Amino acid sequence: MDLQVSKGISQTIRDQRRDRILQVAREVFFEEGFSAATMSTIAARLGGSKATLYAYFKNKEDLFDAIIADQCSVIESMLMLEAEGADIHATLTALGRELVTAMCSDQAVRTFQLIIEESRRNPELARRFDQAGPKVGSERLGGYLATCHAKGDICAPDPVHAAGVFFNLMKGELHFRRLLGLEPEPSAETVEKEVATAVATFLRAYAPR
Amino acid sequence: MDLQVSKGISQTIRDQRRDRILQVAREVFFEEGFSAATMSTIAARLGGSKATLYAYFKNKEDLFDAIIADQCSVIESMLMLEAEGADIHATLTALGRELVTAMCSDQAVRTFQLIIEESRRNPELARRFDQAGPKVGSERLGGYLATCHAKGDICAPDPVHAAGVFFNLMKGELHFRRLLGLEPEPSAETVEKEVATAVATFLRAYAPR
Amino acid sequence: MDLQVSKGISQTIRDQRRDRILQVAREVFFEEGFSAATMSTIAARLGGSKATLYAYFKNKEDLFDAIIADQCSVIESMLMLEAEGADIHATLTALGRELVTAMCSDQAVRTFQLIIEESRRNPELARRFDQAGPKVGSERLGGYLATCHAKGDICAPDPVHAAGVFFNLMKGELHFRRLLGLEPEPSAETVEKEVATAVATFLRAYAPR
Amino acid sequence: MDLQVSKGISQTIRDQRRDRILQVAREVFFEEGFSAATMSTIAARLGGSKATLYAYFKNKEDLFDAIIADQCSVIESMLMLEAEGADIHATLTALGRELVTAMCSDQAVRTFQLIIEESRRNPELARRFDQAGPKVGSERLGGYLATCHAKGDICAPDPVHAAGVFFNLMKGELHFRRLLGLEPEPSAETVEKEVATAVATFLRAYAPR
DNA sequence: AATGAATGAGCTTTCATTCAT
DNA sequence: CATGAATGAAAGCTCATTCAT
Repeated sequence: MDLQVSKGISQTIRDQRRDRILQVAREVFFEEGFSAATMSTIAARLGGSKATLYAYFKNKEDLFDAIIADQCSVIESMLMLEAEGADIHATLTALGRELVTAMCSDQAVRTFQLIIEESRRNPELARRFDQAGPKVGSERLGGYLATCHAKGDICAPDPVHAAGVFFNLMKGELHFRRLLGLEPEPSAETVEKEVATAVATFLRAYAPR
Repeated sequence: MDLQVSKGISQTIRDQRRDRILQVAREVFFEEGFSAATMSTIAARLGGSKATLYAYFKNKEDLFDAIIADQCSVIESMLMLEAEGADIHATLTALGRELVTAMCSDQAVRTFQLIIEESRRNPELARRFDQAGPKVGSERLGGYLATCHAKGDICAPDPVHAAGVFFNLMKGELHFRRLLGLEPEPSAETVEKEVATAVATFLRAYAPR
Repeated sequence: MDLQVSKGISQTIRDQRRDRILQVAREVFFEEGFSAATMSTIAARLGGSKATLYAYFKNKEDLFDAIIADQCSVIESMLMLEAEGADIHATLTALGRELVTAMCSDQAVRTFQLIIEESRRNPELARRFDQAGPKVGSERLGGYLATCHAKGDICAPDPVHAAGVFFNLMKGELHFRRLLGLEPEPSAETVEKEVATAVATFLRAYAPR
Repeated sequence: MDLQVSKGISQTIRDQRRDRILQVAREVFFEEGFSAATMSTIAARLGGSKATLYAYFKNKEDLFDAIIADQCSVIESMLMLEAEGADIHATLTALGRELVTAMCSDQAVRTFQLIIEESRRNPELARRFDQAGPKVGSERLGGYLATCHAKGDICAPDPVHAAGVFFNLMKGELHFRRLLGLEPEPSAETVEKEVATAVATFLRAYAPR
């Protein structure tokens, strides 16, 4: 137990160095994409030598994978929303706001783009992201929608599916356009407006009969 | 008149060769992505020399752009749907079917992926696609929804926005998952089911009050 | 005789074309240098095809050689000066003016530069130029200086050598600097000044004792 | 102090390698000229890989420039002549001998040829050489000639100009012919003869009146 | 453990040159 | 004859990766 604690808090020097590599490499991969990024660039930015990189990661692919895994956790944590409050409209709006902000953030969008770029070479990447992010999110929101359904606030006999629709409505075309690089990171106001319309649409679609 | 037709049909040798290059290059780019694909591979698959490639396209980037431009036309033509029929439900279902089939086809999905991979280096690609495809589609569908609104079949005071929501509902999470490489091309039945649910949701959301 | 005249005046179509090639190729070689110039550039500027070039000249080297041979004739004709007039000072000044103007002209300098660039690969080029230009010039001027020596205007027991010194004094450092690309084509005034000093120096060096 | 010396003498491995590259590259450039020389040839002759070359020099141009800069220093040091001795005739003869030997050496001539070949693409090369070599030489000799003028040994009111004439007389046509590749490196006797005549001519031209 | 140095393989691009028409 | 098309060969340059220290 002692060991576990010290392991969790203080890192070995090796771990610290590894983290620093991941951090710098993420910057470079985000800026340049997988193919265009080079190990030289990363090493240079790190102030170390390429050989050191290879002491921590078997090859470029592995380094990239580790970064994407990291990013998946980050995005996952962004989506760890608690559905609270008595008012369903307010609750869904709050959720939607978080969701859109997270999914359309530069960080998340860039991660998706990189996964897409590499999905051919390594389909595992996307699968890992899927397991961590959307699936959990859908189930969690599904739970909330189930209680709403039970209370009669909405009519959603298949609450998990409804959760999927909610996600999709929130993202709207904006998310796709973000992926294509057609839009900049949306402002808070833009998010608010999009979410408002999307929540309204959702509630009309799942209004109790 | 005969001449015009024959001009349209029979091409000069140069045009034939150019088309063959585009075809082969598209295959290679689709298989490997822009960065990983090499001019050597394309030339080898073509049975010609690299120098010939460069006689037809200034450089790799240009060749790629030409292919994407081509693909945009193809996708655009897929979306050239005529909204017909008296029954709004049937019409929207037909439209949705075409839409989902087109957007989730391997061809379209791979094109999106490639645009996304290259969007950093060449934002023009995505912009061109946007102008050609979604914009036209939204406006066209918007027109149809406007008449439905006028007839009182639905309540959509902003029909173009409603068209965007329709597009989005049809694509659903499936399209995103396709982009990530998480799903294979959907079967006709899958499409049918997705569309049915989505149309139902849409009509509920935009039901006349 | 008739034949010679018609040969001199009207050329066969082939000869005309050949001349046009030489002319265009000279421009390109002058602008780019031998290595950097390409047969494509020449063909394009000519408005013809590369294959045509090869119908007239066996290869790039041959084409280049033909041009240099041409240029040697041009420079040679520039140096075909007649030494006339009673006053040795005026005569030498006139000769010097012509000489400097010719040798420092862009055309001549560029020719020298090209010969120098190619002298390794083809020492014949320089030899041909030497035979045609300087040798003849020196001998001719030597003749004039011999008469001056005989008249007692100067003391030059070896008039051909004195002619070499004259040439050299005229060119001065300017010519070398021109070859290195350090100076632009000299203005008429600059030439005049240089020649004046050089003639004075020459006459002092070869003054009758 | 010991350390400084050893620092000056023993080089780091990197410096040694760099010097070896410069040495081999110089050979290749001297043999083939800038354009015709290839990085592959240099690497092969070095026994290393092309990538190593590029680890030391950004590109072919840079490598070439470094070599020319080196050569300029060498030539400059050849021209660092001290004008000494009471007898002007002997002093100028000694200077002339050094000057002609240096300027007509294979090394110097080849350097000039290379600078000429590249002067179009990189006029900086020639300018750098000019600053380092001739300018310094002229001023230095000019100083000596000024004292001679003061002493009445010669009449040279503009001693720097006279220095230019001296340089020019020494080089004579020989140097130009060397540049064109028409003459081999002159033997000591040839140099002696040329210098003797040139010094005589110079002293006659600048004899005190 | 960290690094400076090295490299094999391969990439994009170009060019002199040749045929079939 | 003139040309459009094609190409083998090679050039400059880069990169992921490894090793000796």
